[in-house]
Amino acid sequence: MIYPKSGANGRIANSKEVAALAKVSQATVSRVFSGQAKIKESTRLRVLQAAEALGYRPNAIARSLTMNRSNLIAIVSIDIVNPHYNAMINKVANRIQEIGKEPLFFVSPEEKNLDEIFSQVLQYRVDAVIVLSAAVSSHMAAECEKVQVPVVVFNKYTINKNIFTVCTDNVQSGWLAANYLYEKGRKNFAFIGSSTFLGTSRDRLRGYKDCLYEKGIEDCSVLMVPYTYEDGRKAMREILKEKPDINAVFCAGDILALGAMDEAKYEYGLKIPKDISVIGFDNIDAASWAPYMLTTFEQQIDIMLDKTFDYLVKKLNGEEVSEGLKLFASKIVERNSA
Amino acid sequence: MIYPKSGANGRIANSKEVAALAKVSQATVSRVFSGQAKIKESTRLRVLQAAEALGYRPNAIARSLTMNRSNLIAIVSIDIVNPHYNAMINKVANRIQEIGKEPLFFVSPEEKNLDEIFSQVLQYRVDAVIVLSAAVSSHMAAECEKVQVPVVVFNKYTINKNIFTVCTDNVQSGWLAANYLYEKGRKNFAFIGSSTFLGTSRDRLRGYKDCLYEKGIEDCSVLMVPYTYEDGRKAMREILKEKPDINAVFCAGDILALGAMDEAKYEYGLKIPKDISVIGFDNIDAASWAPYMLTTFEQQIDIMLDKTFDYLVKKLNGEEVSEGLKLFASKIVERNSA
DNA sequence: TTCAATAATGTATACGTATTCATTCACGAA
DNA sequence: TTCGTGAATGAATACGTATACATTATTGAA
Repeated sequence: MIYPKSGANGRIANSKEVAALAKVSQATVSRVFSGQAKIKESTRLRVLQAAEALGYRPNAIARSLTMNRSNLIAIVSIDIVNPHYNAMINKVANRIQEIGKEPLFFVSPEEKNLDEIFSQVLQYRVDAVIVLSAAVSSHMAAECEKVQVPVVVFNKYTINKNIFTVCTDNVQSGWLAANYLYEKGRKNFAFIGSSTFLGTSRDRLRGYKDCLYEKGIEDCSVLMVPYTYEDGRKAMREILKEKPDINAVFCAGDILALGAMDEAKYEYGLKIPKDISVIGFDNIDAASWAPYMLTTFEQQIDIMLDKTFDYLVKKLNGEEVSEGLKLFASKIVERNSA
Repeated sequence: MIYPKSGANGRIANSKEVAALAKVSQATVSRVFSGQAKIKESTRLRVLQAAEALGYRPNAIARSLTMNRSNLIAIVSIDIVNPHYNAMINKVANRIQEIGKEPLFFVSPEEKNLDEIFSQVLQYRVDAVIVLSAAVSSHMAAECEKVQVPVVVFNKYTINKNIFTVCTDNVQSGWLAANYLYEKGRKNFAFIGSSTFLGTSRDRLRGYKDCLYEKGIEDCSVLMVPYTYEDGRKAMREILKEKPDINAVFCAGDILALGAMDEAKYEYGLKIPKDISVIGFDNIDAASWAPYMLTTFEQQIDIMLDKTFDYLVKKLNGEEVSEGLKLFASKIVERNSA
């Protein structure tokens, strides 16, 4: 006898149809596929054979409904073109799969309507939410708390004590950058930040200025520009136009730093690091390319991810875990631009 | 009377609870939120108010089950660190959201076990699958066909006539690259391809060689290396070691091209484009940076995405649409490296 | 006012699975 | 043989929604 390869009219066969073919109950089919219960080997084989014949695949949606657990983890991010940032998303997605979940991706054009996005996220009854480089409103935090959905914020300070937040210590990084430049004998400082990652940039600036203040330096040119190579160049142009004697620039992102370097080199004929030092942030691939050899900071992304997923796994298992802000030091990567 | 803010023990309230509070039937609540049926304004408000009070959000999982439509679209990709590629994923995710669906992300470490991934994908009863830069086995194509899940392959030739495939015309691009270099008076050709995107590279190589053959040039150094800057450098090093008179190199990716350029400049002291021409592919941001000004090819990604989503939307609406391979010309972006 | 027609809402069921509880089966000891 | 015991399976139900169908409320025309 020939059986149809799947359920009626192009539908995927369901466990009931498999059960019928294997002459068992639907419950038995379910047990075979969830792999928990004891099943006699002979029936197990019969069921698998029937399933194979019908092209059966368990319906994850239906399973989610009964189990009250979707196995989905939301990645919420703002729409940004930034190689370093994209690489991070990829890593997070990978980790999610490694713990047996599926990443459901939510992109928000801007940080403003993150609440709207969150509302969507919660409709999918995701098991957890990972927010990248964006702030979570306290309202949403409370909402998630209420419905027991763990939230993790990655790379953005959050005031909320109840949210697990993993972040590079930006203030410290800024301090270290200034200190490094100061030790190299620089005296005339500037800072180029990114309006795209404003909060992060501000923190780095704070540390930068703190350090300069400690050294007795009050003066520091500051520019916040969109996160692009061209804007890095423009920023450097403006800085050098205003104060041609600037000889130490910390950029809150490598792309800005590379633009800044090129402007100094190609338009102002400055030698790096002889005439001017530039330090970046993120250690993107291009930072190590021959024309740049940019000294920069590297975030300990992998360690941060370890902590994040340790937390998530424990939380999802109902274990007691501590929330709050976890800061990680960044590491300077010395090359030849400073 | 004070009502609890949500369902029992941290569960999100369901439509039944909202119905009870609003003194209507569950069906009415459903109708209010699906927004299709006519509802008296006064009851609509009462329901919304009750929902608000309970923190109700429709359960997308349950809805998927009854509607037999998950509103999920799978993005299947292989795990690759490549800025151009990551940007593409982002764009695809955005488009998916724009047509009111959610991107569910599946990453495969290698192309080999794509079938396994597909099995997962189908469990989630996704409405469609978008495969990026990876081949779909004919077995899986048949499987999807059978269960009515549209599959779109992006940026990879597929033999299967029944799959909607959108791809840049790589053979033509290779031909154009060779022709461009030939017109510039170059005579000694080389090609650096990527083993990471082997199929794509091979096609570009084919067009490249076809053109050279037409010009009566038989000789062409060919190297296939992993897709990194360092490997681009190494490849150039080997090529110049073997044949120091090579003066035209087409790289099947910008990252390789930038590495190749730097090796020629910094290690061999060659002037670009005076001594040697380099052409890349993808037109990544870095191609336009001052030290490079790389002449390269740009894929018409946005147009390709337009076509892809035109197809998907129509297909999901049950309209008749033609499958098969759709080729798109790439556009040369002239700068100063050739 | 009365009836028809339509709008608004309620009732009942299906979607595909997991799971509790009940039942049957197999097998060895007495 | 009979009984007990644990293993294997079946029957029934819940999960939260959408919707076909049934019912009630409302409106307008005569």
